[in-house]
Amino acid sequence: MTTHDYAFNRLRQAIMVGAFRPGTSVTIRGLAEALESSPTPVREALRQLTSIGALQFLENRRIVVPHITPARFEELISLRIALESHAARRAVAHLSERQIQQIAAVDDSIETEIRGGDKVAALIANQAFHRMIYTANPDPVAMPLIESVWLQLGPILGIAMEHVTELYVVDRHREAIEALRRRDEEAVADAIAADIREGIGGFDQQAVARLLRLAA
Amino acid sequence: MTTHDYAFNRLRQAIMVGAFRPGTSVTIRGLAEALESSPTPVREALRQLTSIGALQFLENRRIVVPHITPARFEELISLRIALESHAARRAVAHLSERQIQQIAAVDDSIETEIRGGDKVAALIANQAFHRMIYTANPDPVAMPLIESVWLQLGPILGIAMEHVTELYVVDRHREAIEALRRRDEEAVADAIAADIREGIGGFDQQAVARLLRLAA
DNA sequence: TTTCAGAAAATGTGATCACAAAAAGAGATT
DNA sequence: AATCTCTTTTTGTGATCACATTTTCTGAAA
Repeated sequence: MTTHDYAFNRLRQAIMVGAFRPGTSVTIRGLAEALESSPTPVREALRQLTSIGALQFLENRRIVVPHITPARFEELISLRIALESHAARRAVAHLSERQIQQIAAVDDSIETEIRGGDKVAALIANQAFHRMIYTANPDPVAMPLIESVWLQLGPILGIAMEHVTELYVVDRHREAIEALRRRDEEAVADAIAADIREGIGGFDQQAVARLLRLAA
Repeated sequence: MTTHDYAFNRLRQAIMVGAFRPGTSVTIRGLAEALESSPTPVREALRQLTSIGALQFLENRRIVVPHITPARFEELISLRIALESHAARRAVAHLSERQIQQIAAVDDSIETEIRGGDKVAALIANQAFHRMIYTANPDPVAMPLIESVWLQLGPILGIAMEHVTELYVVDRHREAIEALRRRDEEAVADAIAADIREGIGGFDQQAVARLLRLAA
């Protein structure tokens, strides 16, 4: 693995799980030092991250984690619903019984992580649940786009996690798995849409605005 | 504008209008020479283009324009439909009468370009038509994703254009504009979906397979 | 205390170079 | 003619440096 790949994956993962707050600025040399490398591969990684909306190069050449407004948040959630219900529908026909079994196992692991109280681990497991469904499609062209949206939601997700004391399960995963077993494409799509809407999407504009104020 | 930006935009535009064929390999030094710059900014541009699916870094570190299979083509078209009908629906409420007028003007310019026989210009005008609708949304978070799909379709689009002798209009733009004027979100979404499906999406799998054979 | 000008430091940019890996070519062998 | 091996060339990678811009710091003036 190249230095560039390492830097890209490290940063990407950090942003995805909310380790950076909106508005945070990063420097090439700072990250290069932190990752014990040099500006060249780090700058490439940062440039790639801007391409997928995870970071932003401002006019004055500062590099920042994008700000999120309530309106933008709502756009991102509705985009998640459009993209992921589409990807789920497209994956149904390709899923084997064995794969559905594995997906159910990952769903169980989410509850385990929640009981363990590890928010980041629960989040990663939840993403794995969704990813396993969508990537059953042999041509998962939607997956990179979905991950781009996840990355853009990452920073506010980090803020939300800071202010959640009690973790509890609010998902439609069981419903989705049942629909997968029945090969019911519309039911799968509906379950995924509801899962997103009632999960992080369940934060209404006021709640998001409150979170963003707390972060500022 | 930085050297990197110039390289990125040049390459991006070239791929978007089908100037590169699937499987074409590019070299950093080659492009650096062609663009009269050096490897560093070119490599950054190429890395960004891989992030959005326009290029691919292979295992052996070769950089190529991705191959397209009939199945992948079909996935990309259905993704276009899902993304763009969503974006169009979300834009309707934000469009002013004046903007709709401008969109209609761009639609006229498409026909002008087609009569002039300039395929690339017609293609660019067509993209402008779609872009103007989607970016009416003040938070056009879907637009970068849509352009990513356009980029991935670019290479096969270039092949298709090589084998089209006669240009003719097959679009639902008029229908979409009328629906915009009526503020009918569903009708707009349907018109856009039909426009994509009957346009480039109208190539069936056999036609695509034929095109790809011709390109090989 | 606030404001402003100049100096110093920090930062992004891009060209260059050394290195390693991969590809291409040349020549011998079967 | 085909295959293999060794050499040469090409190519991606990453560290470094010089430069220009931006930001931050410092101190004087209002």
